Amino acid sequence: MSDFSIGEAAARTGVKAATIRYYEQIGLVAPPARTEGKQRRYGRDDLSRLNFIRHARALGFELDAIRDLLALSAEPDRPCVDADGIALRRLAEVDGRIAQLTALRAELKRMVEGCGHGRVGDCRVIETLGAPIA
Amino acid sequence: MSDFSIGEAAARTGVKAATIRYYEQIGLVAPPARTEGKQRRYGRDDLSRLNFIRHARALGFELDAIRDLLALSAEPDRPCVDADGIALRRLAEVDGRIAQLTALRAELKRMVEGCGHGRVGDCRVIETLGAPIA
DNA sequence: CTTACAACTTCAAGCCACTAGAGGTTCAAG
DNA sequence: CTTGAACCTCTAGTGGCTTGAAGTTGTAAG
Repeated sequence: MSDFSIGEAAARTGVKAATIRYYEQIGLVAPPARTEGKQRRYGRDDLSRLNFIRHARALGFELDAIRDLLALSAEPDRPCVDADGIALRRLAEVDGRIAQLTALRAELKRMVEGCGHGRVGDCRVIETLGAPIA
Repeated sequence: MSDFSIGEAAARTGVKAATIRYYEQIGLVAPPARTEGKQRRYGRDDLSRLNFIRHARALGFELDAIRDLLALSAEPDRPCVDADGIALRRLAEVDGRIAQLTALRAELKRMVEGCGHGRVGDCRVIETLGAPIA
């Protein structure tokens, strides 16, 4: 009844085998059952958990935040303020990062467009980098 | 004539003393002159180089790219296609990252807004993360 | 049943770009 | 001359994995 090798688990969740072992090592996922020959065998619940982790990682949550989210998801009757808070903090981070990157983008664009494709001596790219930061 | 301790260099360039030592260790900046007591002393050229590095780091260039840019800036007569190329690649990276973060942001926002602030069992945040990735 | 070989196992080290800390030395002001 | 801030070197730690070595297990074909 649905037990998967680490390779199958990797294929089904998109989390690489080596990464799954790493998650086990740091205690983010529980050690799974083993065969007689000591190979790992995963069940459906393990796959769900890995899928949750992968999804959260894709959204940029740190492993510690994911640990908290997983703990919360195990207590369905608690108010979801905490989960909400974690997500809100992440949203704020993402907003900040986008703003920062947008500013960088503008400066990079100015640099690149100012480049007349001539000699390095006249290059706006090099020149801009050499200038003190505003 | 204008030689600075590592602390002064740090203050004037915005690169921390420990980071300057690290840059020296990995060969990104040359070992500076030393006092009799073996303390580092930096000249104006060293400060320029550090300033260049700091500016480039602020724009998100990797140290290897900065190494290349520094090498290019030392040859003013070469065509600046190479410098241009490095900057263009970085611009493309930034564009990609912004796009990715914008998509993440949308999903995070949907998650957070869908949260009725009730119990974890009904929480959109937890639920969304548990769902398979689209 | 044997063989081949892909997939598994553990453990250690490497990646990036720093940062922090321990324990000792030098510089500059008073 | 004394004080103490700033310097020195060296090692180890950060996050989130990835890679590699060297050995073991699982499984399908013959």
